[in-house]
Amino acid sequence: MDIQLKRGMLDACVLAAIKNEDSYGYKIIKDLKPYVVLSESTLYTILKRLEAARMLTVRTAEHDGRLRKYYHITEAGLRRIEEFKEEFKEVISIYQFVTKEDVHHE
Amino acid sequence: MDIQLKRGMLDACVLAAIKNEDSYGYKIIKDLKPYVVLSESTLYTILKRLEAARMLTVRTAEHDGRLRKYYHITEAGLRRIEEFKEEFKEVISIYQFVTKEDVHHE
DNA sequence: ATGGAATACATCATATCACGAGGTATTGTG
DNA sequence: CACAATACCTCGTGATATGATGTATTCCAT
Repeated sequence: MDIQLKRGMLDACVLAAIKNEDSYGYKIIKDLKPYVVLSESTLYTILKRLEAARMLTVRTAEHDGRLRKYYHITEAGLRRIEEFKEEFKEVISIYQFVTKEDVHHE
Repeated sequence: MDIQLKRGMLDACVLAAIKNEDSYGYKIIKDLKPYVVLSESTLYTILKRLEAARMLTVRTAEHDGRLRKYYHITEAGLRRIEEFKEEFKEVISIYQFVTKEDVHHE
């Protein structure tokens, strides 16, 4: 998938991935894979960004002797998802413009 | 509208704007305004890019003593639009993932 | 007739961001 | 014992949308 087209959807994807249940980096990537492939470097960049924007909080926990950083969505994060849904209406309208069939002029 | 969300749609928008009829910069911006607002600097960047990718050709013509650069879509440009339509299916599937309601676990 | 809006083009510097390359460390498996 | 998988991280790069800025002409209201 075109990188540019992904942009603007990735933040919402990551937030959606932790919406129902706290999750951690490696799991988020696997959960998103069927819908959108993103590399680790991309994910960690996004997680940092979302944390800075206070759309999620982080908690470190041990699991089988390995550290995991669990991400939890905040109110702002949930609002971001709603915002995305609103904006997507515009995306649809743009799509309709692009796919609109020729009006034949004579 | 979020800048990031626009990305990846703009090229297709501009191509769609000249698909039915050759057009020029100023007119493209006005035609797209109801769907997506883009500045002149953005448009000219895109037009340059699309020209370099041979998705459109340029012809300069005089109109009321003023020069206009008319852009004409090529086969590659039309193909790009079709490609966009295909990719949009993935966009929809991502949207559905994001808006998917909670599956309540117990 | 004069000034400002509209038309029409263009360049440049900047900020955002996805990603590959590379790194560390542990656990599970053939 | 080596290699995949798990799990985290940083840095440099390239793509790109945009504001600021510039040039020049035409149209229109005062």
